Amino acid sequence: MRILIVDDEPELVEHIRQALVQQKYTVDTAFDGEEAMDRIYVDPFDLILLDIMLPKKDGFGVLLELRNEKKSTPVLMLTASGGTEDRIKGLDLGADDYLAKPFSMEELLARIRALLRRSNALVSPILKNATISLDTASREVFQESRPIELTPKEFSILEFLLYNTNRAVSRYTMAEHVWGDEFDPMTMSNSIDVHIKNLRKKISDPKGKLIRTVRGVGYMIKDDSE
Amino acid sequence: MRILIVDDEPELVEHIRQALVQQKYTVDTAFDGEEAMDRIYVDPFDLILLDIMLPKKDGFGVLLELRNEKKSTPVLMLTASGGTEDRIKGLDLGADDYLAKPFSMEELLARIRALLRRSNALVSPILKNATISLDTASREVFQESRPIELTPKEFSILEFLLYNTNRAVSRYTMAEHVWGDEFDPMTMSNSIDVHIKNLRKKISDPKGKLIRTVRGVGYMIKDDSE
DNA sequence: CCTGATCTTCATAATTTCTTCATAAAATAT
DNA sequence: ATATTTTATGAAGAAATTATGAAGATCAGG
Repeated sequence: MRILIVDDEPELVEHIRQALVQQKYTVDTAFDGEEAMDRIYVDPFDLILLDIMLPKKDGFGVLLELRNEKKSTPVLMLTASGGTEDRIKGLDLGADDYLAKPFSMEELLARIRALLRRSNALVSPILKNATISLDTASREVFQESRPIELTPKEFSILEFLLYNTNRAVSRYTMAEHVWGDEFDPMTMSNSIDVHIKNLRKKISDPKGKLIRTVRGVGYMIKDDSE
Repeated sequence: MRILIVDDEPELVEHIRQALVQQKYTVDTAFDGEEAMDRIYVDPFDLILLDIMLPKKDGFGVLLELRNEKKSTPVLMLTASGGTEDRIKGLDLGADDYLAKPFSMEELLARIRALLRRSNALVSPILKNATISLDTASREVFQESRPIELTPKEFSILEFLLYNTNRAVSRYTMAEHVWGDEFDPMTMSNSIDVHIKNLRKKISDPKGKLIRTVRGVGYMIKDDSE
């Protein structure tokens, strides 16, 4: 799950980022409205935290442009307290929820969960396949009753593949969602392939029956394992 | 949407029933494992809420029998809190998610929505012809339900031809779309023809009835296979 | 600042796919 | 009918893609 934080207060941003990273979200940040739009055009996000008062282009402007582009990414607006008008204006422009500063991190996390749930994101923590079940909440993976120990990257990759069951997922898309920010299509060598190799080893899938190779594209997990 | 609640606590069942009915789901109930199985054999459900501890036959038993019957109805297990083992056992037996008691109705509804959404398997564009269907998401091709293994180029060519059903497609146009960048009209020899030949072989189309040759132009797939 | 775990890079192997080319077959024109 | 053009085909070498082991880099926790 990839979240974009748009706010011009570095401390707050850092604070939020830490909390989100701890929850295993992939986090990107932007300090002003223009930077935010740049980000949004380039990368796919599952949720956007948007401050109203921003340099260059304010939150309303961002929201307006976003919705004009027909992007339906859920947006949670952050604003200085008071301002009922701001709130209404934001919701009118297509924000999905509103949170007044200062807010507790717990409150923020709850809202985020709610929004992600409401959108087509994962609600239910269990992703399954014939032989594997993956609990996104506890970050546990089981294969026929045996717990499988995965590293963070391996887990995220498996999660993404399971989430996209029956769809061939390109390495590029995978990287975007798993690596987020620090993913540079040019720089990255065959790291994904190596993780896939290690995953296959851990779940004893030597011939790639579970995690299939889709030549010319990437990888895929199918509903039926054979 | 028809949901079966299997639980032996009348109050809880009633509580859930009301919430579900309010959401416009059709609800049936069963108080023990045997009654549950009777119900399942007779009627089709879209989802089953299954308590683990039940009279006569427990939730695991129901689950086991259900899956042995090859029924893939999504099952949301309800468990007494704690019990990691129960949880794992349930998931192994084919439950799709679990929820520990006590739970909030909101949480339950969210999980139900998620499971129903997931079971309705996201539809992706499928290109079809009388005998061939091509799934662009999984990049699979079937001919009368037989899977056909295609290489990337073959897949792209077939995809393009199907996409342009009833139109004759020139080799040049095909090349532009399938090869994209690295397409150089000068350099390329009869590579396309060779791929077509191989395609015809794989889909057993020796006389080019499916993939027709349009002399002087290129190739074409027609709606009707005759 | 170490230490162990994790991640990335790199070189090379294994595999699959693509293109080329020579020739045959078929369709069309003369 | 024969020549000419276009398409079909088999096979082989070239090219591209993926798999893998191991070494080095990076990160997190003590």
